[in-house]
Amino acid sequence: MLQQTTVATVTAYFQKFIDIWPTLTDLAGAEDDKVMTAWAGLGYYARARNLLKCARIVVAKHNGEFPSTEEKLRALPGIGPYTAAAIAAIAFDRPAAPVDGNIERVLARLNADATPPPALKARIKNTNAAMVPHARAGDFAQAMMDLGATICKPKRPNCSICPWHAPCKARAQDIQETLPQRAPKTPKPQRTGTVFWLENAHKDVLMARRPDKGLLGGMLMFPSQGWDASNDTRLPQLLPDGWTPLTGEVAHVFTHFRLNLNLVAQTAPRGFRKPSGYEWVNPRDFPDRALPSVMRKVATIVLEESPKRIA
DNA sequence: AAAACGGGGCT
DNA sequence: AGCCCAGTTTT
Repeated sequence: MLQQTTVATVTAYFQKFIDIWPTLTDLAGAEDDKVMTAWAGLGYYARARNLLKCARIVVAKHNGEFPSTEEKLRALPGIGPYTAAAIAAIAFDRPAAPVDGNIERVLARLNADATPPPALKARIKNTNAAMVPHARAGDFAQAMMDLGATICKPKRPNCSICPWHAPCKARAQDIQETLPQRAPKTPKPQRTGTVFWLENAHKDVLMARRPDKGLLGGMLMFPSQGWDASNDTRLPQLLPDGWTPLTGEVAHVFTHFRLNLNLVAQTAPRGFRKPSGYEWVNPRDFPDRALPSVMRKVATIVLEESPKRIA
């Protein structure tokens, strides 16, 4: 959960997961959709699918116990170099050297290492490995992560209270804020699309399940067109007429593009039958379904604009 | 090596 | 309006 996501954002999700699935076996036995629903809003949905796959593999092939070596951990879905080293060090007290964003920043500054990414990661890994103590490697890793999170911050690091004030080469040259070097940011293209809000007589709304792979994989969406070429739905072709535009729009920012969505709505005409691959979902159930944030934004706008639609 | 992959908290 | 987050997988 914490991969590329702040503790502040994760905490509530972590608690919810632990409440619903207290043990690894519980999680391994969960339905896919229940896990996606619990993950909804956290983003990077491949993590949720990988977490579930991982739990099932550990239960089925490792007797329900996580392996303790980096190599075997690394082989599990969703566990990359960082997580494998972090589990080995923190859970099994192995002398592993995880490198997250915090540790990369702390050590790049400590050594005034101006290597640009992605080569920096490998250099820091070596630097870190040479520093890892034989005992309590997990505490060492967590101490460095906390140092990075609370003192050696990306902006305005609080060098005056830093325990590594004296040996820090970046501070000595007053270049700490320039390190680590960052990849040049690429501009985000703007995409535009249309969302089709179709209600039936029960005020249920037509939704579709996205394929497991790719953007918002495994999540529910309203039929839409124009912004996600590989996953355009068939609804607008099936029902080309009768759509009423709404005044509200939805703006959303993804990792690699910005999205503006226009909204249109209608009540399903007499004789309309739900095509295969779609399902009717009542808005009162939205909180308990796997809607990603962008689709929750859509629902909020439509329901606010048309109060009568609320069941 | 580079791109894909979300969303929110904080400045 | 950016920056960045306890990165991994796919291309």
